[in-house]
Amino acid sequence: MTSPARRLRSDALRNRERVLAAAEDEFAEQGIDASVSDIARRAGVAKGTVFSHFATKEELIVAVVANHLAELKEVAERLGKAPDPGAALLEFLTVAGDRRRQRDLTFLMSASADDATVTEIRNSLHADVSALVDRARAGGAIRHDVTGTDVFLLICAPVHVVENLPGAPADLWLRYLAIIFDGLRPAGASPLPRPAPDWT
Amino acid sequence: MTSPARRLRSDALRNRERVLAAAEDEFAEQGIDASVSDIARRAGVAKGTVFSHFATKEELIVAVVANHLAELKEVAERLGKAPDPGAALLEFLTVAGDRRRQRDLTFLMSASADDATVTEIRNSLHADVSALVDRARAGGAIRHDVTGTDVFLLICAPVHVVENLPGAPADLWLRYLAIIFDGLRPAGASPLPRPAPDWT
DNA sequence: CGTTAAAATGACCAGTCGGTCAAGTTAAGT
DNA sequence: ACTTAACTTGACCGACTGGTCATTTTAACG
Repeated sequence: MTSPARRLRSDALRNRERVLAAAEDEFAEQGIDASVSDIARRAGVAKGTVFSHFATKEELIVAVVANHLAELKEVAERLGKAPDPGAALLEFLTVAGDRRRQRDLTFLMSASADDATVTEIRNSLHADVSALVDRARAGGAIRHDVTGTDVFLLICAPVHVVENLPGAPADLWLRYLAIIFDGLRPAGASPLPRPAPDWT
Repeated sequence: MTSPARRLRSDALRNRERVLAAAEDEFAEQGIDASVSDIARRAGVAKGTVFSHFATKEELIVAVVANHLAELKEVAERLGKAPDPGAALLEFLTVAGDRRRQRDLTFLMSASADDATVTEIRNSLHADVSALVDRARAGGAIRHDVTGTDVFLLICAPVHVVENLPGAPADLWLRYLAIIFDGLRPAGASPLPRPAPDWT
């Protein structure tokens, strides 16, 4: 959870976390247009309380996104020490995809893309993912012309593919992760038509 | 363009098409929350005129989406007669991706997913894509365990991947189309963990 | 021309939004 | 128990939304 900047009174701290949790749920269900009033009701507080913790809706979004990215970063760090680098990368993509499936917050990410806090955590996660990719490449698990940035960009793709197919089983996205991961493997790789993008 | 239901007066027909074009641009730029007032201003008409052609905003969205899908269907039909089936499938994905890159209307698709007109055109496009995929599979260009529905779902993935990377060159998405298409090829294919979804 | 039905207009409506703030409530230190 | 600063509350504000409709404009036809 994001750290409250100063020492908070006990009720304030409790409400702050309730609001954050409610916001995460509400944004995931209603999209970026979820209203602050609804978030407040869900958290069991008045609207004014929400604005006393987060000055603007934008600030609330930033806090939710920062939480989300920080959780992913923990996973990436843990897997950086796993024995099989290829399996570690695939597991990271599996965990990240599953989080994304449970709560789609990508629209929040683009909404808060310019925020300094979010940028910092995102860069840090990017570095961890790049480390996973470098190890996997060195281990021969993925093709040599694929970079950490490539994989970072591809994280959400498998879930996105399945997002607008209402009747689908919850884990159908694993099928598309497998297809895309096959595209990352060395076997049968064809030359890529464009160079990998730099990060920042 | 979508056909006007009855015979329209000349100014009405002209304004109808202006509104449709303005709506497509405005939605692509502002997202689904683009206001009808803005669309009207962009089309050079009053707000009431928009609502005289499309009773609700929803109806306007449906018309834009239907246009978009119909254009894609023309491309798929044309490529159904191309000599090299593997190249034809790749070209369809290239054209579809490029359209998607120019105007992102996917959020409109999900907004109008339940509409009968949209459903009909979408099913029809799905059939054409499936035909392309079947020919490509028969020609050995793609793996045997990938279906038309798989490819239909994957259409927007390459562009989506790149969407939140602001500084990127416009055609970077071709890199991810190549990676994903490599995942569709027979060489180095690993077994897929989930069965392909049916298309209701 | 003149006539008329079709179409365009924009002020207007009710509802919702993000955000404010004076007044009331409460946790914490003594 | 008393005090006080921290915190919560919800009525309120201006801006904006999708949608309506009485009025005015205009294309089409004789």
